[in-house]
Amino acid sequence: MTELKTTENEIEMCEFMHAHKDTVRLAQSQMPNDEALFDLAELYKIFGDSTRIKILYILFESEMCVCDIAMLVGISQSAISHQLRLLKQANLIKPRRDGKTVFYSLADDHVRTIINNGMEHIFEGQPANTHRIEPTGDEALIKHILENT
Amino acid sequence: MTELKTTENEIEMCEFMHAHKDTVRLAQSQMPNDEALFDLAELYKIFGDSTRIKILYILFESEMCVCDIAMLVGISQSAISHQLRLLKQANLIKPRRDGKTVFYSLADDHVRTIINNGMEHIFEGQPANTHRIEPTGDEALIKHILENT
DNA sequence: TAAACATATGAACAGATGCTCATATGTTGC
DNA sequence: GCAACATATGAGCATCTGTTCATATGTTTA
Repeated sequence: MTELKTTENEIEMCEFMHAHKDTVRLAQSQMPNDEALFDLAELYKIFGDSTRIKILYILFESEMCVCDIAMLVGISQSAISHQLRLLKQANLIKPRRDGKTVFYSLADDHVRTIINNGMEHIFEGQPANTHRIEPTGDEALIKHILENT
Repeated sequence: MTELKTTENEIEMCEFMHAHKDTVRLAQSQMPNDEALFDLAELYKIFGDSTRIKILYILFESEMCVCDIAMLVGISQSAISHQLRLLKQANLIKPRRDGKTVFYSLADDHVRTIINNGMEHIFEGQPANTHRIEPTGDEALIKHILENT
């Protein structure tokens, strides 16, 4: 930061402010406090992993038990359980125990809203539903699963 | 994953499916393809850092040059520049050069929508605007900045 | 062209993250 | 109680991430 000058108050800054005073003041006044900013980042960290995104998409349709989620996502029960814990801690999903089985479901509709907004950004300008799967090798897996249920 | 049985097809699964066939089929049919899921996770990774969240909030109000953003966020010009690159690559912000200075602004309104939805989730059930800053030590910094502009 | 300023970028490093493996906890039925 | 099943959790490890530092690139003005 050698280009910035240090004042007697140890505050580094540009040679001159490029923005207008009012803009800086406005930007500051509209800025949430640090705790809110931190919490928001923590929330989005949860969405920033494709395993967790898959889990949430699975729960879009219905509640589902841990074992079935693990199978649908295609990773180990342990890994899914770790991820479910993070999702639960973030208040994105909630558990319901029925005997030995624990069913997870979405905690509220914000999850849907948040994910749908993200998809809109990604598919901006493209025709709708481009992101749905076409028949792939997975179909065979699902067929197998259903036939062995 | 010792509790799961391996079939002749090497597909591991629960002893029995807990969900109904139709539910599994529906969950699968509504699942976006892997590329879309990956891209969505990548998008949210960008929002999953408080430095980048701060940058985006600053740009909510107006375009701003790199140097001013660095000052407002309170970290080095180099760190901000690295982060701006990530935000630009994710199509969340766009640059405009004016002489030596580069001004960044939000690329589209999805950024606002996405961040606002996240905040709603965090402040769910709480009175609105709880997340705005109250007067703090930062005020002195801003005052200093404005007086030296 | 040289000097000064504004921004960008590569290397390096500490800390965070997501998986696996082993094992613990909780529940049911015998 | 005990065996079997379903889920949760702690440790360990490889990989990823965000920052700093040094330096490169781009632009303006003398």
